[in-house]
Amino acid sequence: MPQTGRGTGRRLRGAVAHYLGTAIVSGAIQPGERLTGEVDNSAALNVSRSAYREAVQVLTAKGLVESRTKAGTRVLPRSRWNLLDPDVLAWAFSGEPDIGYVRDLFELRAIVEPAAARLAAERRDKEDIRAMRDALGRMRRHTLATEAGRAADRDFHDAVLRASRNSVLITLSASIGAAVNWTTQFKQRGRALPRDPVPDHVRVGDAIIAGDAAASEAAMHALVELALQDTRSVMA
Amino acid sequence: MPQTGRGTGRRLRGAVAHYLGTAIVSGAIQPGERLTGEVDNSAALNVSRSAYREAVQVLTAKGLVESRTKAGTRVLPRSRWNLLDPDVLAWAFSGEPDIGYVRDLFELRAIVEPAAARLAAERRDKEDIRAMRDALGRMRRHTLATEAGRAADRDFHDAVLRASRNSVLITLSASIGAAVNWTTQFKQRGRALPRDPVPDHVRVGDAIIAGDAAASEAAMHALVELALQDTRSVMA
DNA sequence: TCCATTTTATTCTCGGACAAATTTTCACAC
DNA sequence: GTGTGAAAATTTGTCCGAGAATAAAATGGA
Repeated sequence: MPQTGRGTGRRLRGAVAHYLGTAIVSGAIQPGERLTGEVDNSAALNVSRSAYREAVQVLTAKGLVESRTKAGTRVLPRSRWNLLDPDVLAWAFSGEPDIGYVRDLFELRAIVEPAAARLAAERRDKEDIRAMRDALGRMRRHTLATEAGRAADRDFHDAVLRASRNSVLITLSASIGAAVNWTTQFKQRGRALPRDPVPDHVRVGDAIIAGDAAASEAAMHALVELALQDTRSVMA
Repeated sequence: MPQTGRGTGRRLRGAVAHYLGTAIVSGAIQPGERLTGEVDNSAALNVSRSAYREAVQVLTAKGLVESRTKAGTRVLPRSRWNLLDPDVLAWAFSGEPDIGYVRDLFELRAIVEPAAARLAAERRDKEDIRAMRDALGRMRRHTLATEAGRAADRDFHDAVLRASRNSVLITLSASIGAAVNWTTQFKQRGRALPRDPVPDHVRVGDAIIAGDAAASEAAMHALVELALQDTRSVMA
């Protein structure tokens, strides 16, 4: 197999899953198409059949393919894909990302994060407040131009979601967080950010800390909306 | 292995994954605990090591466990679990479901579905309207006491989400739909429904068909809120 | 043309062997 | 004692080869 991102620690089967996963989500293998048989394909990738099969199991678990004896393994329609799975997200964004996908993710973010901010304002405790203050402080110091700043950005959003006290929302955070992380990197790749986003974050944090549910929701909504506009202008 | 739901068509490795998955999400194996070694465990379940390993790959793909050489495979903390994965959801609800999990799912539903209804009102086309009318008609005829009626219920919610034209929301629908399906079944198991939910659905459908975004959102919010109250009263 | 039967292609499961990695243990020097 | 480094042991990772199960496709007969 082409040494497709066979990073250290990443096991062989992980590399195969990455290879096949990107091929599928990028559209190189279209829904409905059949993958080459196990024997031939594993030989072509220079891996054992066992490792190849384990990789396919991963894809199956994420809803990308379905295997049936004699019929082979086929790529499932997009509607069956687990679009919120962190790995699927990573595979989709490892190449040129689909603009519709990005739009849909931002739309979900615009729905979920303001609601999460509202819940956070109602349920946050001292520890949550401390985490948010810390993350905001680091964002101010490093700005989003640095990796440390982007990490602080992610930490802030994570802290908000954790304060919402909803395990399912926290799970979503892993997915959305990955997307947000990618889009901010993407924005950096283009030109400089048209506006400093830190004050917007501070407004959200202040509202949650104050326990003002309505203000928290509104501030977070504004933040997501601005981020969407930035991304849209860069991608257009 | 104990013939744990080894249904026809369900492959051996699927049965093992189901067995291990339910053991984990039910709490029989706690986060941080180590699974028995591959050789011993596969022998205990009377399956080959290959089949057992493929099952573990599935769990890994869903974020339930992590394997490292010599360290064994450990159950990850709940925060790493893919709580929105349809299989994880099914495993969680195959036994006695966690009440907190149900609450969190309803909370997410209360956030996402009204927003989806709003989008649907803005974007629905003739085909969407037809599908919603059809589902509502079937709900009226069969009521939620029958399987056909519950299928119509699911179809209605699916139609709304499809009309929202957001692929990520549609993916969520698969997960939330499964949960909704389970909770309605659960409600039936208890006592009779305290109120006929069909008129609430009709109100949502009418608003979306009319293209009234605000009314659609409000009607759907009311519907989810009532469903939550019903479930809460039954579980308490 | 339609239905039953046979063939055949493909995944599924098995068993065993060795490789790789990393934790644990142990010996030894300090 | 304490730390250090080497050795051992344990567990997952990968490979190989064979046969079984399954379902699609071809075949032949009514």
